[in-house]
Amino acid sequence: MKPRHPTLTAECRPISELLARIGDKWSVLVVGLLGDGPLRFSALRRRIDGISQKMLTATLRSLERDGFVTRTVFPTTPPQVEYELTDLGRDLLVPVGALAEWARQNQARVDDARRQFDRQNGVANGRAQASPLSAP
Amino acid sequence: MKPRHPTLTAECRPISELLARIGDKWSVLVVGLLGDGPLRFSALRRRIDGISQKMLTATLRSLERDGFVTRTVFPTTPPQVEYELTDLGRDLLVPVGALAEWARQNQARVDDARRQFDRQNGVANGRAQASPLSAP
DNA sequence: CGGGATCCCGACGGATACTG
DNA sequence: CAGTATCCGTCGGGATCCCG
Repeated sequence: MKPRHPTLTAECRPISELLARIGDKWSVLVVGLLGDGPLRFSALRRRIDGISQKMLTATLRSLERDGFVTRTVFPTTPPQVEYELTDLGRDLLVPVGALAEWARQNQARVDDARRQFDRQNGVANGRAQASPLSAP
Repeated sequence: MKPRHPTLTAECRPISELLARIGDKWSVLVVGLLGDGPLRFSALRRRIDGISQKMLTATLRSLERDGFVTRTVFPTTPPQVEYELTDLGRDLLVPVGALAEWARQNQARVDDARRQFDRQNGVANGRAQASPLSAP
């Protein structure tokens, strides 16, 4: 079994690191929203239903740290803070958008496979029994 | 359960669900390795440095459940189990490969941005201070 | 050899409450 | 408005033992 693509393992480490950065619960959502243009903190908060202000802050800090987002403070009263994608962030949006498109077009296939798997094994819930993986 | 509102989610929810499935620590690595051809359990274990047998099992179960991987048992002694990508899995490899390629070409830009951010703020570690996000 | 069962810990992430 | 600080539950995931 010789790898026909010798660079595959070399390709997988960067992707793992990238997933460690933006593979969390909210980063991609935020980047996707900012893809339409700059938004203020509350605007993001309102658009992302279910996110806590703590996680939104942390997510934005992380994205800013990795150079995907800029943070601009307007010293008005009350203060305004605007977040905007950098060039790097907009670049990232391309492959992420492709993945999103794939997900949109193939989610039915994945769901079908999952239902079939769950039917063949006696699973009460929608979750693999002895598996700590996968999300609801 | 989390009540999702249809605000933004039309475009971004599929990608979030996909990330919830393959965005974990090992799934993409396994899929990437299987892209070269079927592999046995121990072969995967040996190739993925640092993975525990529990997580490899769980990852493979999850991938099998979602229809990305097939599991074939050969009733030999000792038993052999081979894992192979399905058509869906190979399809997934395309956008994931694109993302991996992006990560490979842009990791320097991300690292530079991160170092600059950490220098501007007084950060002792390589980690954002008040942020629970980002990886070691 | 492949993988199930358990124990355990630290990180992720939600819910307030407080500040400038 | 835009955070920061604190408490706390959940769960990903590593280590270990055991079984067909």
